[in-house]
This record gives sequence, C-alpha cells and structure tokens, in this order.
Amino acid sequence: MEEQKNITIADVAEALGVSKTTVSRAISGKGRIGKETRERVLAYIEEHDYKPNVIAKSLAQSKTYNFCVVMPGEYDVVDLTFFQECLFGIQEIAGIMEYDILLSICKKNDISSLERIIANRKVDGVILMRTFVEDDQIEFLQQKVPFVTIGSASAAYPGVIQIDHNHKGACKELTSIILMKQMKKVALIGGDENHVVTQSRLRGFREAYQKMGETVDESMIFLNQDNHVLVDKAVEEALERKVDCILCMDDAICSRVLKNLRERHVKIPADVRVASFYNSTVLENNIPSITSLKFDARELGMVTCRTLLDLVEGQEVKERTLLPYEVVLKESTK
Amino acid sequence: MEEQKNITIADVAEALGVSKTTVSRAISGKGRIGKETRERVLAYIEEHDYKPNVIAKSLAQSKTYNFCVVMPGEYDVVDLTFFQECLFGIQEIAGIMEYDILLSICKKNDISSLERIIANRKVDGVILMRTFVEDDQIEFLQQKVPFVTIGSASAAYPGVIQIDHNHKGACKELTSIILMKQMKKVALIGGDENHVVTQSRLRGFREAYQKMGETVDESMIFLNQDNHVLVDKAVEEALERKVDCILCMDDAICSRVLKNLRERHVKIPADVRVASFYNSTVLENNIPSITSLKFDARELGMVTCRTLLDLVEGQEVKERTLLPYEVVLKESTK
DNA sequence: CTGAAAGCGCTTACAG
DNA sequence: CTGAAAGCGCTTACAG
Repeated sequence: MEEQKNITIADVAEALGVSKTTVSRAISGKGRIGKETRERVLAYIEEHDYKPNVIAKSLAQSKTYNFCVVMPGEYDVVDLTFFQECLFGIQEIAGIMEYDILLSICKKNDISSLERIIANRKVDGVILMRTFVEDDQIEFLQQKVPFVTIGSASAAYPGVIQIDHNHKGACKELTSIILMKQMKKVALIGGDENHVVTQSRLRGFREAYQKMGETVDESMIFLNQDNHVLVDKAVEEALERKVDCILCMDDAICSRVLKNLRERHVKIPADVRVASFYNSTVLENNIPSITSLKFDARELGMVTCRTLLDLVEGQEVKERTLLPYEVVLKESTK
Repeated sequence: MEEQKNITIADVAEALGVSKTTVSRAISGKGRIGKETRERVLAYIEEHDYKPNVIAKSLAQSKTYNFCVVMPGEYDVVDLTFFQECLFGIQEIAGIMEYDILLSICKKNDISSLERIIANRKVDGVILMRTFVEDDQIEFLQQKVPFVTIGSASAAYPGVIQIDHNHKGACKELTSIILMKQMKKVALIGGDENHVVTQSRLRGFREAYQKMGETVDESMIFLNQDNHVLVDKAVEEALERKVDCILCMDDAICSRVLKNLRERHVKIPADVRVASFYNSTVLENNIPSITSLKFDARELGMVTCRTLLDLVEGQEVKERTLLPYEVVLKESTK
C-alpha cells in the first residue's frame, strides 16, 4: 500500500496563502466569500485532486453521510430480486447526494445489527425494507434516528414515514378481475401474517369480494404458509374443495404451487387457474405464463431514498406515499 | 428526535476523577493500566451505557471499521441468491468484529461508486464479489487499499488475495461424470467470457475431455449467451446436432433452456439431459430435478471476510484459498 | 501505573 | 469578505 500522504485543507490554505476557514467556505459554499477567492481555491483543489476527509467532516458536523438499509435476512426469500432492485434504486439516489449505504441484515425481528450501527452513530438515517405488524425495528428507531419504511407501517405506529406500493388496491383489482371471470372458488395462499404487506393484500382481497357482493370462504384462506410442506397441504385442500383459482401472495409460494400442480398433472389454466401477487424473474420462464401484479421496485427505492434525504435535511415530507401498480394478465388465468 | 446529549469519554473521566487517557486505555485494553482502575472505569461505562463515538475514533486512528462490498449490478442476475447468501456470511463475521458493510454496486466495469467510497476514505478494506478477466476494480484498488476477491483473479493481476470455490475442479468432475455416462455430444452454454469464473469452468470442462481422451467439439461451446434470444438459438443449434446433454454455466441460462425445451416438448432426461453448474432456488421446484454443482455461498462469504480482517490487521494471509464443492446428481441426467 | 498535551482534519461562531 | 481560535471526541507518544 503506498502511503501517499493525503493532502489536507491546511495544505491547500498554506499553498494559497489563505486561511483554512476560507478554504472550507469555498468548498462548502456556505458563508460569505469573494468570488475570485473561491474560484482560486476551487481551481487549486481541482488541480491537486484534493478530497476532503469525510470522517473529519463527520466529526465536526455530527453527520456521517451514510444511511443504513435494513434488509430481510430470511434465506427462503425468493422475492429477493425485489429487494435487490429496490436497493439499486436507493443506492442510485444516495450516490448522487454523496451518501453511502450501510447494510444491516434483520432476521425475523432480530435487530442487533441495527442496534449496533445506531449505537455507533454510523448513519444519519435508516431505511427499513420490510415492516411487521409488531415491529421491533420501528419501536427501536422511534425518537432516535430519522427513518423511512418501505412498505406500510402498522397503524400502531403513527407518524412513521412510509413509502409503499398500493398493495391493497392492486390485490383488490386482481381479485375483482378473477371474480368477474366467474371463478367463484378462489384459494388465497400467503405468507407471514405478521408482515404488514400480507395484511394489506388480504384486505384488498376481502374488499374485492365485498364490492362484488360475494362472501369470502374463510376456509380457503391459507396464511403463514412459509414452508413447502404447508403450501403443498394447502394446495391439496384447495383441490379437494374444487378450487377454480389459486391466488399466491408471493412468487416463492407460487413457484411451489406450480411444482405441486405439475406433479399432480393438474393443467393450468384448464383445470385450475393460478395468479401471483408479485412477478419476479422466478416465474418468468414458466409455461404457461403467470398472471400477476407488477411493481416497480427500483422506483420504490429511489422515492424512498429521496424522502429520507429530505427528512434528514429537516424538510417537510409526506407521511405516506403510495406508488402505482400494474395488473399483468397472462395465460394462467385464461 | 430527542437530542439526548451523548456521554463522552471526558464525562466518564471527570465523573471518576481520572484522565481521559486512562479511560481510553481501560476501554481499548492497550497500554499499562491498573487492574482496579480499569474495572472501575468499565463498571461505570457499563452502568451509564457509555458508547464510544466511532467517528472520533476513526479520525484519531485513521480507521473506519467499515468494509466495502462490491456487488454486481446487472439486473438479469438470477444467481442473486448466491450473492445474497455470500453477503450474509460476510456480514455475520464482520459484525462480530464490530465492522460494518458499505455497499457499492458495480454495473459491468463501472467503478464510479467504488471510487467515491475510496476517495472519501470511508472503508478500511474492500471485498470484490466478482472478478473480470480485465478488471478495472482490481486495477483501481491495487496499491491503494487492502482488498480481497471472491472468485479468482485473472493471472494478469499477481498477488491478489482471492477466495474461491474450486470451479475448475467441480466442472471437471461434473463433465467427467457426464462423459462416463456415454453422453458424447455435450453442449456447453455459458455467459460472459470476461468473467473469470466462466474461464475457470471452461477449463474444467476441457480438462475432463482431455482426461477421458475425447476431443471437445468447439462448435458445441456457446459463450457470451447473456440474453434469452441467444440462449434459445444455442439450444436450437445443439438440438440440430443431436445433442445428448446440455450443460448450463449458470441457473439463469438453465432456467431459460428448460423453458425452451418444454416449449418444444423435448423430454428431460429421455430426449436430452440437462445439468447446471450452480444450484439456486430458481431450479429447486423444477420437474424433473436438475443435476448441478453445489457451493456454500455463506461459507465463502465468511472465509472472505475473515481473510480481509486478517489482511487489514497486517497479518499474513494465503494468496489463494479454494473451497470445496459438491456434485448433486438428480433426475435430469438419469 | 497515570496524566497533560498534541493531534486527527474538518466546521463554525465570533470578531474584525 | 476573511481569519484566529475553539471545538467535534477520540488516541497516543512523551514524561513522570
């Protein structure tokens, strides 16, 4: 490692015969400074490739120019591409503002990694990529650090800044379409009930029934189906009850459902129709193609990051932002 | 935000009637200090929940306690779970040592995000999650910051610390098995030639042929097949030439190959056999199950992080670490 | 074994 | 418009 002594603000000041204060002002743009002086400083800096020491700046300003992004740490997450894309969106916006992303991984509700990062004051703000009905992350962060959630926060936590796709609306529309196509026996297979998004989707599902004047068959709602065995059992039960259409709350579940149906030689859409609430690459190569909802994860990340930036700068931000969705009808519900 | 004034080392010193030096020594464990004094300090700190300001520490020590992890930023990456798992492994080890992970995303060879992080001196070391035959990341980092690569580095960059799975060996073994099963016409479909891993796999493939005294049919090697159209064409050509077995270099390709064969009603393994060089969840639910290689991504991440820790602490580290693999034979090559 | 003091490289009232 | 000086909260020779 060449120990190429880094040039400091003092070096610049000395070389130019001005004070460190002046150099600092020229760089930050804050405080009165002569136009000519500033230009001289800037030119010198440019030429000698001076880079301010962000750590020193951090200490002086009590700002880190880092955000923490809390990712879900469950290994079965197939909706991974969603988080990935979202992360890219965040990173893109953060980078423009010279912010960097510190990663925290949260398995279930284990927030020890987040706690350490906050205790060490390594970030100016936090983005939660997933919210729970009972959310230790939120409880921990409240009154402590500015933060924004991706996905809605439970009503139990008022005042939380949240950016979400309109899951309720999306699921309501998809369910309505299915009901209108005269599929009456619809099974809903979903994941962890403690995820807020599961609740939102479920609500949309119910509202669609209500709108159509139909009643939900509660025995066809399978939640917390977070492993293969459970999903397989749910499919079996649904088939026994002559299900018309199986609605999957995420693509991991859908992928398993498709496998199960294939093993049973149940034809889609001839025997049973299938749709998923989220379309990832996992289903992309499936035959038949699968009807699903489409969300722009990248945009979600970008909007979220921009909101957090506003928040830490002390600007007014909307408490809740809802992003649009698309329903993509494919062969599986023909 | 409650502005709960943080307690500093000076507060602790004053409360205890000792110097800041003493407090600092008690915490770090460096330098001579009376046992009793140390315990008194530690007890006070514990009780009052004093947390050192990492930023101040950073400035004083020129250490950040952050590592940068450079992730591939291509959106078509289906091997995502691999990077994800790997990241978890890194994070786990880093966390134990109170290090955090700063994320940099690198699309193709665009290293601007990495450059900024380094220029801002935000990290003590870097982990590259993917290497290229011509690698701007490596060229940029050399002689500048300690770094470790996941995956092998091109021979053009001697001295690079690299942790890798034994891709060459794994592919050699898998290919050998296939050849021994009397499948003579084997097509190899792979991705970006500029990825070192592609080269390693290819080498293993060739060595297997050599070992068996067979010659490779070059017209059956399809590289740089990084989009659906190309893969489809490769499959078509392979079928025309009466291929026995299609070997896919990654699961994104394999997934597409499977779709293509399904559309053509080509039966696996009856008409054609298929194997993949990596087994992700993407193929998990496929029928038939797919023969593939299995690597422990999490362990790879852990070993890599531990190596980087050693490196930044100035310890001697092995230049190259090769991790084992497993060949998992399934129905698709029966 | 312990402490006073300088230093890490910035920012920011305050004064002029 | 510009600068001297104090301060951010640690660490670390140096001296005792």
